[in-house]
Amino acid sequence: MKPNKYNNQANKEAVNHCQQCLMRPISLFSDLQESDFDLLRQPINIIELEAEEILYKEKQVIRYLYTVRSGLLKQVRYLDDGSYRIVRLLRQGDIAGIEALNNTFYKQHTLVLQKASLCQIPIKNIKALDQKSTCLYKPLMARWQKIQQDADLWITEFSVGHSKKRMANLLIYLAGENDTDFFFLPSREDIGALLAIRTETASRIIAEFKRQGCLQTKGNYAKINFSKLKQFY
Amino acid sequence: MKPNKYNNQANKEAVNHCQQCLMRPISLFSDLQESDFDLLRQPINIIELEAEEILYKEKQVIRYLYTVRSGLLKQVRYLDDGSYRIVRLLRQGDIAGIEALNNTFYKQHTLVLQKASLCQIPIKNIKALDQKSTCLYKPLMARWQKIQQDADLWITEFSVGHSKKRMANLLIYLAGENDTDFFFLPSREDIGALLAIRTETASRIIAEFKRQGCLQTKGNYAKINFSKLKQFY
DNA sequence: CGGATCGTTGACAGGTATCAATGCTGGTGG
DNA sequence: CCACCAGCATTGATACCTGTCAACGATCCG
Repeated sequence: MKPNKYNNQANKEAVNHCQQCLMRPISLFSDLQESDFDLLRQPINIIELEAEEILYKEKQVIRYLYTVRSGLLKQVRYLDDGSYRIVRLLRQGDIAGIEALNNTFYKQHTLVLQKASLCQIPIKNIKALDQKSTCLYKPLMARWQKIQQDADLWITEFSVGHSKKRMANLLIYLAGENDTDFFFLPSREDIGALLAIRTETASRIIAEFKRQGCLQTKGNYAKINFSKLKQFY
Repeated sequence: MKPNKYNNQANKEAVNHCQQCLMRPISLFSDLQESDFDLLRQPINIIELEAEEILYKEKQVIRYLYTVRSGLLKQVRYLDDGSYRIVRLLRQGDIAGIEALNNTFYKQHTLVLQKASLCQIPIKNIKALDQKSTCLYKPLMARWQKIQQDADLWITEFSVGHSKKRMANLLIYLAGENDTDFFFLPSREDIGALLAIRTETASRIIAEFKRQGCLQTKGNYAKINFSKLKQFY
């Protein structure tokens, strides 16, 4: 998958920009020293992907690791019957392809849900850094742990109990900190894949939440009424 | 939680034994150099826990990290309604308390399912090693990745679809590589907590599998008939 | 021999999947 | 500009599955 089509004007300048980047505090490079930046030989591009685009596929050779600057991505696993389950969502600060350091191939399919901007970091850079410096150690460990915690959340909040409760949990998760704003609401099919329910069931619950005034939608975006949602929570 | 009651005859000798330990290739210490072993100042005990015993609780201060030598442990999260869900199983080679390097407190409750033997590694040792050497880096990264992969498995195999299919997946998982041997079969309640179903449902399915000849039980142990189980798989 | 705990089974209610039809919306091409 | 189409969302009817409540059996232990 060559990213020719993407916003590919990366250059030496782009690399240096990492030092001043607004994302840096929440990026993998938070602990880099000035000298470490010299190890970033390959250009680090910023790529923009539209909804539905594939970032990478499972078993594809790992060339890049990505930091999510904005947008929303899903990591999916396909089931025997051809359907799929979303096993993880990636948001600002999350990393796609973190398995790069241990593996040659990506472990999940990763696709864009909501128009996303990502830092595309060549795996060569990461490996060079990793061999010469310990600056990636802490940030990586923190990411891994977040992955574990998110997984626990998934298993307990999105996979157990009545589907209305799961949906309420998901909406609150999607709303994030600012639960008064509109947030991206995935398609019914994706919601089904998130919560392990059918699209029809997802649709029914969304519809009921709207009737009850817990939820307001505008295209692919939604806003929750937190206090009214509590009855299902 | 002081481990006085446990097999606590650890001593300098026990530490040195790590170098020759049969578990070492699959332990965190696989990459240690001879000199690194000098950093293991605190004694490393081997502890034996019976079923139902608590290894540690969530939010407890982290003092030790554990490598599973044998047996089976569960990591659980309690839900609002007082019930619990098992989010992870730990088997030989797995680590309990891997969050030790990033955190002061344990993140999950961890309990013994099947009588277990564990290496109890003082967190001081780990931190000393971690500061002076990079020998823990690779093994830790590999563990984290296994955790992620197991989580994906959990989400896709144990949380989606009909409960018979989930049960079949679980039995195959529990059987491990040697699917012709008897393996530990958790209580119906724990199976319920593994698969997000009620104990009664778990019981019914187990009973049906037995009637169909897919499954044979002997106390807390079971053996599967792989080919007959496939119809549900 | 109780008593406690766990597993099994039954009856029934409620929830979700399934199948099918219809509405809605955004994009395309005439 | 509008008609049409494709894809997604919604809704209904029904069957199936699982949860719930309850009773009973099995096993272990004091």
